[in-house]
Amino acid sequence: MLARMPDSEASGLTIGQVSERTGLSVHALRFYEREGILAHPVRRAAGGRRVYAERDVEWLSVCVVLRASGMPLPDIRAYTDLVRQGPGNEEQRLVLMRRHQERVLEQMARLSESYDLISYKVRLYEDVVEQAGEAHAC
Amino acid sequence: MLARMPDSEASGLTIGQVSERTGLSVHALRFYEREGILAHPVRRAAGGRRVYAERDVEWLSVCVVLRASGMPLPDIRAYTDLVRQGPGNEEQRLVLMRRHQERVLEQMARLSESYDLISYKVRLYEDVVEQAGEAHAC
DNA sequence: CTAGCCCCTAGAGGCGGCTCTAGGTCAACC
DNA sequence: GGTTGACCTAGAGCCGCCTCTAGGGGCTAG
Repeated sequence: MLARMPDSEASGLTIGQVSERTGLSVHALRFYEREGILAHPVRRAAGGRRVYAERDVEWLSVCVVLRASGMPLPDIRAYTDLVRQGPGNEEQRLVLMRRHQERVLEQMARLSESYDLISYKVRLYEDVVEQAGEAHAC
Repeated sequence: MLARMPDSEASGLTIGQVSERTGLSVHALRFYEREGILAHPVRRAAGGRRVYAERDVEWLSVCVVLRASGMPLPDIRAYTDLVRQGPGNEEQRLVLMRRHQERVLEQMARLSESYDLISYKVRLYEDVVEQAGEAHAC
C-alpha cells in the first residue's frame, strides 16, 4: 500500500519519490538519464527498476536550478560529464559556470529593463481606469 | 541600388528596414503578422509588398520587450487585439499587464536564487583552481 | 485471482517559436 | 535582356525540452 521500497533500504528511492522531491516528472527523469544528466549510473532493482540514492536527488536539484536559470541541456550534460570524471578538471567546470553566471546576469538585466516598461504600462492603465471610474461616478 | 522606398514616402518602411530596427527577422515579422500581432493592418505597395509605418515599429518594439520577458505569443496577441479595438478596454489590458508583471517578478526572484547557487559554485571552483595553482608552484 | 498501482523500454508526438524552402514577382542597374 | 536583390505566399521543417503511448512486468491488498 505504501510505495514499495527496494528491500526497505533507507536511501533507496524509487523514481516516483525522486520525482516528488525534485519536481521533475517521472518522464523527465528517465529522459535526463538517457541524456547523460546523472553524475553516477543509477542502480537497478529487480525488474529493472531504478534505485536512486540521496546524492542523485541532490545532483538533480542542482540541475533543476541550472535549468530554471536557462542553462541548456547540452551544457548541463557537459558539466555532468566533468563532475563524473572526478576531481582535476575544476578549471573547465569554472569556465562553464562563469559563462552561465554571465548569461544569468544578462537575463536579469534584460528582465529588469522589461519590467520598467511593463510597470510603466501598468501605471498608465491604472490611471486611465481610475479616471474612467470617476467619470462614471459623476 | 538603394533600398527601394515605396514612392519615397518618408514614413513608408520596407520589411527589411523594420527588421533592422526591431531586431526581428524578416521571417519573424511575417510570422507575427499572420499571428495577428500588429495593432493595425499593414498597407501594401505594388506587388503586394508590405509598407510599415513608424507606429508599427514602435508597436513591434513593445512586443519585442514583452517577448524578451517571456510573455507567450497568445498573450501578446490578446493584448494586441485589445489595443486594436481602441480605447475602452483598459481594464482588460491592465489585467494582462499585471499578470505579466507578476510573472516577471517571479522570474527575477527565481533567477536571483539561481544566481546565488551559481556564484557559490564559481567561488568554490575558483578556490580549488587557485590552490591547485599554488601546489604546482611548489 | 484479479484489480490497482508503480514501474519498465522504445519510440512517437506535441508545443512554442520561429526559420527555411520552393517557386515566383518586380524594379533597377549593366 | 540578363543578373541582382529585396520582396511575396504557402507550407514544411527545426530546435529545445519534454510528454505521452503502446505494450508489458510484477508486487500487494482485498
